Amino acid sequence: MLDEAKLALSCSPGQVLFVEGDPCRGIYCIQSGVVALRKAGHGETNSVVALRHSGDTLGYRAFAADSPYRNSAEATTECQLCYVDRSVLKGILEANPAVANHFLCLAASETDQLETLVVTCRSLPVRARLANVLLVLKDRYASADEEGNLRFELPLSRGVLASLIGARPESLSRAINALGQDGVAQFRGREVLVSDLDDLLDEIEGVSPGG
Amino acid sequence: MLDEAKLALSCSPGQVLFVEGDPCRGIYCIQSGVVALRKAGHGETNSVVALRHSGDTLGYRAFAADSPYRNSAEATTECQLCYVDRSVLKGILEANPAVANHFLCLAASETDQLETLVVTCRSLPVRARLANVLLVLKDRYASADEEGNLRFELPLSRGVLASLIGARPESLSRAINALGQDGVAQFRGREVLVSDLDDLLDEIEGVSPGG
DNA sequence: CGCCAGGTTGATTTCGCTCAAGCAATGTGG
DNA sequence: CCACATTGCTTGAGCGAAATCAACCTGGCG
Repeated sequence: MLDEAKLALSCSPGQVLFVEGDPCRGIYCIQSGVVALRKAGHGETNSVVALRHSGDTLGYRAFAADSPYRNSAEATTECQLCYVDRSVLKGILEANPAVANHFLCLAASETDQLETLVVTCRSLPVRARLANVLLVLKDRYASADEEGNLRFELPLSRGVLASLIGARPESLSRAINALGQDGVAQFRGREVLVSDLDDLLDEIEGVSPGG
Repeated sequence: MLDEAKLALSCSPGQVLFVEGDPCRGIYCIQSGVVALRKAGHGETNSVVALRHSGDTLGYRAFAADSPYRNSAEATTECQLCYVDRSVLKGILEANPAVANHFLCLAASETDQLETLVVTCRSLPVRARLANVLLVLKDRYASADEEGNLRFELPLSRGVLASLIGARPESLSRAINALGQDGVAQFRGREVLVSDLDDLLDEIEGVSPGG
């Protein structure tokens, strides 16, 4: 049923899947690539509130609440997606209540991520937030090279990364320098080299109030 | 069924209902009073990430995901609650799938609130965040007095309020002074007087980048 | 009466933002 | 194929909002 209904589509970096406030036409599943979820702040501000990766589902929240999209989705890399229309999904849900439960679990973990985002944003300086995001992205986008270093291939532009950690691009740039100078992480373009994972952890734990 | 299973309980300000990391024994519904949800940051840090009010349900997220509580719940006022045990709730959910859907909607709106929190925290200064929280609390905790002023009775201590808007108590105190001096809002203890609602809106819209 | 927690005030510091310029990579038109 | 514009990123200087540190006030309570 799902196989018949789904619609494959691909999009390129920068492309916008849907915009905050749009009526929810359906949901998207990411086959490959990365999507940034943005939300408008006051005025012109527009902030990345989360990343979605291969295997994730987009827009189910708006679908479930029968509301417009609550944030905008923008591909940060080449993406392969599949789209399931609202009407089709409704049928699927009725036929299979377990899916609703799955959505509930997704929502729970999403909420969790956001709470964590709030708390890290409040309790850590930019530099430590940068270290933190590396730790978060480690499992998906880093692997050990020949010399045992951790080698990242970040699926993000500087601008998106900055917004994700809640900083200006300039501040991010300086934080990158700082981590580089202290030998914690070497950035070159979207590549990052970390020789000791513990250094990243120390960045986070070693902040003034206790540890 | 629910009526038989639920367990009434009351608690006083400062009392902790459950702690982050505790296994989820059941869920709580707030009959009256206010509960602050806290989450640990790095080190000693402990930040309020949301308020829950009369009518809200606590802990359903941990229940649904079958995980430990993801944040701590602390009463900020006298509270009347009712408690539904995990095992009982399971039965209720099986008998009544619509409840799961209700939970899903709750989770969706909770996520929404958190995204908003992130974005306001990033795009507004303390003073504007304070104005903003008043707007949010307006419907529940303010009413018009004889002279047409908006009169708040905040259900929060200064400390909790500060943490909620992501600021130190000292900074909150100064922001309160500032709003008072500019005639936007008069704070006296937990009472707040706002003569013109638009002034609060201006605090938020009137921030530098455009508006 | 002294103690203590919560709140306010003041002085100082600092982190990150703003503004502005420079630079490298990419793309476009002549 | 090269001058030029454009875009994304980095660097520097200066500023400002909020954190920190520390003292002090106030009200509640033993």
